[in-house]
Amino acid sequence: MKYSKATDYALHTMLFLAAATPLKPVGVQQLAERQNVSPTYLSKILTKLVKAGMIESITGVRGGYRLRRDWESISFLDIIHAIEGSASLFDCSFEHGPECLIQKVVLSAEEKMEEHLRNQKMSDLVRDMNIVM
Amino acid sequence: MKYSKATDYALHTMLFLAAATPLKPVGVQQLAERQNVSPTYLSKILTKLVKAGMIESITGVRGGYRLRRDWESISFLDIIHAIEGSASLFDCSFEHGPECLIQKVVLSAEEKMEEHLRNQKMSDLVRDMNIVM
DNA sequence: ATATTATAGATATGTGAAGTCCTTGATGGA
DNA sequence: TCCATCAAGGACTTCACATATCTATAATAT
Repeated sequence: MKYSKATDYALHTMLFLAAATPLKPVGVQQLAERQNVSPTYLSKILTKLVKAGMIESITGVRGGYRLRRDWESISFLDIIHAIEGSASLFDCSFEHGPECLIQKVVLSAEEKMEEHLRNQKMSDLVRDMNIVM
Repeated sequence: MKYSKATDYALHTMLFLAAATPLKPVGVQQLAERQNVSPTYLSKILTKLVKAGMIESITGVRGGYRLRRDWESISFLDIIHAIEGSASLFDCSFEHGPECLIQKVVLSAEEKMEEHLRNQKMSDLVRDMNIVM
């Protein structure tokens, strides 16, 4: 079980945008070079963040991606859910009574993880940052 | 990101063995039928639990699988690690300084989840159980 | 107008999960 | 001693999904 590379790219891009440029849009070309990934692919990933309302895209010359005004409240969990989806990480496939004890345990463990990811905002990280990305 | 079905099968099998039969070995045929999975496939999964030292297998007539003596200390995390491996669920693929802040956040979130899974023993569940598996 | 830039559809390619089949080897009972 | 029963394990198939790439389209600043 692993988080996808797409999530990795999304998190790093968000952190870069937050740290470097709250103002001007940054082209996908530049973002992709930094992370050694193809621009087209990164673009598909960032489009998900656009649709989730975290960043906005500006088409045309001098365009690119930019954080939205309310970016300071964006958490790790928000970004991860935008890329990976929000399905829980365990589904009991066995048919027994109304509830599965195993499922309950695993889901409550997952909730602990999500709580931590929900409390960590991108903006917290920018504050501590000396090494960029 | 999801836990595999194999993990689901392993957890349910362990719970069943713990609840039903601390004594006599149970054949994979019977275990597989309960979970609606092929015996050969389940066998491969259970072999991992054998190698991890959680259960033992008895070959030959009247054989099967049985919990080991110290089964009461086995946690959810033990079982999950035996099946999924122990690799962390996030690897930063970007080359920057000595440590990645994003990685640190995700790994500490993972640690919260693992802590919960480590504290939950199979034997705790058996105690609360009225619906079997 | 033109160069630049994001969006989106179609299309590989690779990897791992999930499952099957068959052979080997161990063991209790007749 | 032989046989029926059982787990172990290697080889293989199938399928879904992640990870891309390529191309066409649409928007926009200069």
